Amino acid sequence: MSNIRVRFAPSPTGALHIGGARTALFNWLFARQHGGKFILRIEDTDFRRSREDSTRGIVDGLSWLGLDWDEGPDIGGPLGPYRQSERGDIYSRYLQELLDSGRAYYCFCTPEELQKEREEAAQEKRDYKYGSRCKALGPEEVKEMQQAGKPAVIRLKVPGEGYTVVHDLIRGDVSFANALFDDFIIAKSDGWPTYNFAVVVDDFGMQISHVLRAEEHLSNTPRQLLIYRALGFKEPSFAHLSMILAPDRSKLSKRHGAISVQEFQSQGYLPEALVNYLALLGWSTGRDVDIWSREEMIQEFSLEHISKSPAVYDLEKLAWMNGQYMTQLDIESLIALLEPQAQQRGWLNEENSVFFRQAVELVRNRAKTRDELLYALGYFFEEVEQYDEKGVKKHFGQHKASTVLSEVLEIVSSIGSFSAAELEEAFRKRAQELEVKAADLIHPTRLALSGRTATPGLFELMEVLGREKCISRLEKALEFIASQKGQL
RNA sequence: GGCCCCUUGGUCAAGCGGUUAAGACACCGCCCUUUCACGGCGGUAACGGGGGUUCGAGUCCCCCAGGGGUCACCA
Repeated sequence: MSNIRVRFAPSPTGALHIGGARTALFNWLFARQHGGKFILRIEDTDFRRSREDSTRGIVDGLSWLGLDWDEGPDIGGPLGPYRQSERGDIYSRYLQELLDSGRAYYCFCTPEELQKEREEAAQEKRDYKYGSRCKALGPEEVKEMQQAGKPAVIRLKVPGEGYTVVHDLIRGDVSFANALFDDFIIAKSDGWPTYNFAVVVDDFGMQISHVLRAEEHLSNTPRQLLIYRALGFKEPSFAHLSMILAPDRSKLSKRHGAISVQEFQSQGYLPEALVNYLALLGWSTGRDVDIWSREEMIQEFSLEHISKSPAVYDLEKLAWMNGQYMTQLDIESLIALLEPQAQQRGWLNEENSVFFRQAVELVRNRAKTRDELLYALGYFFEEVEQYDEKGVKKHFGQHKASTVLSEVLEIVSSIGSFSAAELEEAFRKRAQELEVKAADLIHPTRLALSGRTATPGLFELMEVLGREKCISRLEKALEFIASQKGQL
């Protein structure tokens, strides 16, 4: 295929959510695979709801995901402007053309009148269709009403019979009876076009070859096709992607928790992981692979392998995937990922970067997300304020606990080299002398040093923590046990 | 409600007339191990229902059911 041009055309009325992100991703993959252009267009003709910070959020989100565009509002391009609010003249021209050729007409019916008709129809359980009353208005009448300052919308004349069929690349031919449509509005009374009209004019004007968008637009497509034909525009190819659903199978919304790209970003997910996960939501090759590099995705992307059924997203799998990417990360990048929070918590400063790094190395492979990693790092930087409840019962509860910890304290204070290997040797030797298992020393010590029952290998942990912290924490644990006497 | 789309394990999904119906996440065992992870091995679990077509149907057709989308001077 040549001259592939695709677009992502969000309306800036909210954050970039994962459904939109996936649509953008598929468009991007398609463009990159074919050496085509990926265009960003902002559909901001709803002036009441459009917000500038939403545009910024979307742009930032796409950038963070690494989905770069070739033409767009920020970088321009040969077929701009790329913001609908700046394309008023273009729409007006085509609107006028339709009016002149008699394919569209002014309608002076008020929203209130129409609303009333709709309600009546609903009462009588009839389907409502606009009755085309204003189609019969002669030029004189139109002029009169306009001069009287009556607001008007513009409607397209829709053929009452026949079918409009959408040739969808994913779903095949989908046909709609024209009788279903009324003469729908293509320009609002403020002069701005409605979505369906603006999209057609823009997709044509920007020479879009393939419209890849969410399934919710499928039922809009025949209306758009009608506009293409009225305007004599060449039609692009269409492909409608199935929706991403929340775990309860309903449409994604805020109540489902994290659904915006920004939220994933602020929770410390890796963009590569999100992209990989999103790519596999609705697309798959027959290949038995879950981790895909961008290059591989671009290479193998194919519309034929896009699934028709909606996909329920699964945070667990995203987390797993994030873990896969986190393990692959080099230590510098990992530290960079942690840095903002770590500094904010006072865990990382100019003096302790070596210590910080050692701690990260130690815990890194037991966390799937940044937040888990932060949690795993806690006791390296914060004093132990409380001990895991179950751990206390199990390891501090036994009557030997204080004896054991005293023994450990003795080792820790007297050992020559404070290294993992030496510590382990000393522990095992002492265990043997005491005729207990090494584990009987290890578990209480772990709890004393970290407050937790799950940590990296104890001896490595001790080495990184250092003698001083080990001693003070052991002493603190001994005090704790003493204070709990009788209750344990 | 009308119209449109969809329907393989809990989730993502392979399958495109003949398979013991892949694989991944999750879950459950076992191994490794000082704990937790990682890793390794194994396991539980699916073709929505009913009719056809065919020697043979998850795969093709029809009906039903369920889910989703859409019916604005929103996009």
